[in-house]
Amino acid sequence: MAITIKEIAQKAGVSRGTVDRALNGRGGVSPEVERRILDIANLYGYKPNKLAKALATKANPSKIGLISIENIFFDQVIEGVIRAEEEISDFGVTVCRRMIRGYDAKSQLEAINSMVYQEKVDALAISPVSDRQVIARLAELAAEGFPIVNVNMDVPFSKKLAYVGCDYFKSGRTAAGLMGLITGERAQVGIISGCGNVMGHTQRVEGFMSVVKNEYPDIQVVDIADSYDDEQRSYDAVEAMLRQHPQIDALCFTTGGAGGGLKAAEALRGKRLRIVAFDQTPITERYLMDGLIKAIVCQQPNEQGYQAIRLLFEYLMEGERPASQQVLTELTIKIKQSMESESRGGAR
Amino acid sequence: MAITIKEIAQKAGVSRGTVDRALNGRGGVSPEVERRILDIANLYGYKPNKLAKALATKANPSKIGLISIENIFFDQVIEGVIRAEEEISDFGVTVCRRMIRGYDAKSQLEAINSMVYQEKVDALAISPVSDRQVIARLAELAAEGFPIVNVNMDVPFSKKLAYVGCDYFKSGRTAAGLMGLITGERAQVGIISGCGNVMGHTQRVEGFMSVVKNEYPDIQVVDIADSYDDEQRSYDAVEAMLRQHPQIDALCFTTGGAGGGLKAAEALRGKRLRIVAFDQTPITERYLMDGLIKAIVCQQPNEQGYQAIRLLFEYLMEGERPASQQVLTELTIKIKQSMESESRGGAR
DNA sequence: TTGAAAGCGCTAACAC
DNA sequence: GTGTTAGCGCTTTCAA
Repeated sequence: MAITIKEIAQKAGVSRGTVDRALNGRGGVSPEVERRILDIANLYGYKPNKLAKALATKANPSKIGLISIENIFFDQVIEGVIRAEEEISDFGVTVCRRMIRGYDAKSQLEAINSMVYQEKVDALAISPVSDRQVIARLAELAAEGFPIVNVNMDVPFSKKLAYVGCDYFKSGRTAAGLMGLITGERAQVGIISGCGNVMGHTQRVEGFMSVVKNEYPDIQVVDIADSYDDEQRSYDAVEAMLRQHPQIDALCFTTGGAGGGLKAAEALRGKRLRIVAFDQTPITERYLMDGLIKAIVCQQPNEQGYQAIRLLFEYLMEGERPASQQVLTELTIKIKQSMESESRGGAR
Repeated sequence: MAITIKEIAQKAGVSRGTVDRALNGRGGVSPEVERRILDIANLYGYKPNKLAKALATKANPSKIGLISIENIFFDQVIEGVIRAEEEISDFGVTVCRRMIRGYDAKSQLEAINSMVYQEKVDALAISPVSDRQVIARLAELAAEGFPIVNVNMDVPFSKKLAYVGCDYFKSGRTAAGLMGLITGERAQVGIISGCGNVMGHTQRVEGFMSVVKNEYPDIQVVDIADSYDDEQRSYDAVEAMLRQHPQIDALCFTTGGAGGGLKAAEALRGKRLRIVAFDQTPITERYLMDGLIKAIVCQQPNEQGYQAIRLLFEYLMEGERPASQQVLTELTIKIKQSMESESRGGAR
């Protein structure tokens, strides 16, 4: 059993109230006494009891804000957030969610301010776009000590609590590795990229190229097109690419939202193309089961949402910053058979 | 805010103690008063506060027993167990762990009894071998209402709380799917199976065969050998197999512990063989990075350990049985690039 | 600057 | 049968 405030108070020869003040930096404790208390707490590895704390602070419970993007991929992030919500609701901590349509900086700025000033949240989880003003605002808040976690999308500012998401560069490398495996390391590849102002998509392409360049002399990346995460534009991009480069026999889609592009690929070439894609969405899932896509490199959006909220919760409850500012979720690869849902059952 | 015991007591004109007795069916309450209390509780939708409950019962805390196998794979299960332990320690619940060398029924029986009678645990998580006596003992305990969760390995008895582990049949199917992808659906395959009395390994082989049979007319499974999860025997098995069937150009190892077999494969044929294996262990990891193994089908041992303990914890705290008796962890595929640890970093 | 004490919601031991 | 009371570990208010 861990040491309690009461025990520390005894050992230090002071009252519980004083220990509480010292431990939580509420001020009003003489430096000398504070030192003594902190030393004892440290020595015995004091960890506050979350339960007791939650019970005691039930009067003014904490609130976490979440600002995310409105689309099928982020729905999975939200699922994880909700899972975390259920776990922490017992502690009186609530989550206020806000979904934003598209990757719009203005709306994000508005949402941030609304969260802070209207909803008066105590912490923020956000999937920020790479926008100068958004970054500046987040940096400012973080500098004031406001806890912020970036989920799934990352932007640079030093005082953030953490980034929870995947390693996009590595996911690009993984896609290239898969491409090597399924093509016998010989292919003419076309890449269909996602949205320009989403940093992750760019990094995926870079990761992909790094492997092709260094490890697969017989794989050429013939063309790279941008789909702008739009149905029609991705259809057109793929159609144009395949017409212009008839030698292309493999495709890599760096975004899970390019249903149009996949449709074009199927229409023009059918299953002769070897296709690798990213992210499990209803679209990629369908084409994987269908056999058009051979493999998908997935992040774990559900886990990301869950971890982001948990991290903020731990911070609010115990004041503990995560061990690393980069909390990377594992990459997982899916193929048809690993996606199938039916089980033959095991022991009863 | 939900209604509390105190408030119910006021409304019913009785003491908190009486309400507690009535609500928890501890007896010693007159039927008439009990009715009144229950009605009020119902009317106002009383829900007990978990935190307060846990705090109050901290005096006689619960204890969960864990019986697992002593090897590198199960170390990962233990990691997850420890993660869960940390989370539930606030609730005063502890975990008593016991690792057993090998798949020995006798030792498992002893451990079970020791846990129940000496350690007096309130619940048990176990990775049971497929042994008649072990199953009988577990079934007996479960029938008495003792909560039992099977972790990673499953055996049949009806009253278990749950099995937490992967779908072995499906993992076999996934390995076959991978084999199809990396061989262009044309190969002569040898299978090196694991331990006979581990049900999962058998199911993996069956899953593998089911895909080959139905989907890959040009893949033949030439031979199946047993490695008994032993270094030397697996070396010998592979050596014999490759000598006897020179046409074999692909291998599937259904166990992550067969380092000897992999060594033999490398010695005799080098990287010309296309190899698929199961489970991330230091051995499979090394050979994957090395290029001998092309892909690994992983379960999530860490998650399995975590979930098993969480499930028992929830049951002990709230009396809630899991929604399904089969809690299946997702399969993940690893290739060289997705295993690499270095990141090029993203936003700071 | 420090201490004392009253709760948060629940359980359990003991008294009536 | 039922009421009373003392905690569980922490926060917070009010005195000193």
